[in-house]
Amino acid sequence: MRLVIAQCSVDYEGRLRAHLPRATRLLLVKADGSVLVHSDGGSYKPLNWMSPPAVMRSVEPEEEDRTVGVTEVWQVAHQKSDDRLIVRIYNKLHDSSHELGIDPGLIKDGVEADLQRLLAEQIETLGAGYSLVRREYMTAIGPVDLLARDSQGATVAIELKRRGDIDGVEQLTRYLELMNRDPLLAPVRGIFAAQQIKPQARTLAEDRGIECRILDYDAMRGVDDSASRLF
Amino acid sequence: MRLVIAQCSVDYEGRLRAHLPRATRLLLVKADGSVLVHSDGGSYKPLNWMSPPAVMRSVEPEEEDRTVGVTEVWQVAHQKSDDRLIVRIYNKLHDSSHELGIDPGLIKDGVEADLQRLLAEQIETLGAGYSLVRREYMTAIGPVDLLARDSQGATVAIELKRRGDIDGVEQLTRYLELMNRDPLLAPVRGIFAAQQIKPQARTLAEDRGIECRILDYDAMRGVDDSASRLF
DNA sequence: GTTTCGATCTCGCAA
DNA sequence: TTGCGAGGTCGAAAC
Repeated sequence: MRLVIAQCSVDYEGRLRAHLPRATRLLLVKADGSVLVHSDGGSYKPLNWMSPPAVMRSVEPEEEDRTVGVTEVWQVAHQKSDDRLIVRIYNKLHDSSHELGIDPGLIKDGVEADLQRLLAEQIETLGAGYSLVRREYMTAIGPVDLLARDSQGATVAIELKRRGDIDGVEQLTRYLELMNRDPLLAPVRGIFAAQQIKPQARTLAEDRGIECRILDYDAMRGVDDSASRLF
Repeated sequence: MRLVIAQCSVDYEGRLRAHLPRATRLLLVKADGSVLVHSDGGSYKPLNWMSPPAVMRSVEPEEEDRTVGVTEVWQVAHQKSDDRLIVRIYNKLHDSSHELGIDPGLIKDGVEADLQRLLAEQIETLGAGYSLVRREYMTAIGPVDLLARDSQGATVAIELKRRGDIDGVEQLTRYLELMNRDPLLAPVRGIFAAQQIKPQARTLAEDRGIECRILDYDAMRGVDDSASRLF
């Protein structure tokens, strides 16, 4: 990994075109040839970048650039597409290289899969007498997150999201349409369950007779005793 | 901006929990208190991070950590939520700080908004006699990108994407369904226009009687004389 | 402020 | 390889 702090201007041409005027920034060159251009603010997204795999060539500036103070030009090219990034360097304030080795990677907890596991174990949160049929119930067009029966024995398809928006309602609608054609399952009701549901999604869901439910992940995790065993 | 290369382990707790085992990484601390943890590969997304605004405190390791070689602990806390990031540092290979100043920011060209503006100005690309009714035509479920009339005076709803996939077709279908219930507009045809259309999206669109059109952004930009004024 | 939607999205998984 | 869905999405524009 190479770290350079320098005054530079940057141009990207590929899926779009983008330009960064001259300013002091961090240039980060990774072992796979990818390049990140960071300013001293904003979030984790660089101002400009080149994805791996890429190759970086440092070349002499052309006459026109040299006369305005450019000392070095980086031509960064993507290996598979014709995306390219041109970095014009005026003056370098820092330049160092470091050996890092490969990374063991990140371990996560609390994503949709965890919500699904918890709700499957605590299916009665949806209503007294509910029982789980199975998780990831397979249909011709994809898996329904949870399939359950209510206290009357009627089939209920549950679509789970961390954040419920209109796409999730469409997805559940397709499943319900398909499942209601199956005489062994019909009639099937739908429940759209999420930690948060957007107003437009709620409107669309309720217009289609789909029940909306807000889930409290912390409360559900509190009930689950395996949470304390994670780390 | 502070750059540290160090052996470290990292724990995040907030909207989820995540853990990084001990390894050598780049730790980047920005002026706004945000912290990025990068390995020497992958794309621009850090392995772990804290978004601004945040505050970073360096503290002495506790007894338990010190005995396993931890020399320093960074406690990074978000200012508005209770997200926190704990970095345990074993040994530092590099540590430097740099003044960067504020960044003038990125100038972009070629995103969906540009496509929309160009197609609105060149609506006859879609067919002789087409005229624009308006951009961002509002409906109860959201705005239609472009509303036009064809040479016969019939209403045409246009959905614009840079890359056309199945979601865009679903979106246009919803608009068409709604607009065709409005006697002042009906009948409304649909056009799905994009720089690139995925085969599955094309099949679905044509199955629903929606016309597919590939847009040549470079050609459209060539017609537009404002393109030369961008940089 | 909040909400909505595009993104050079990135990332992971499964068919 | 490609497609699909999630994301600690990020970011900007509209309301």
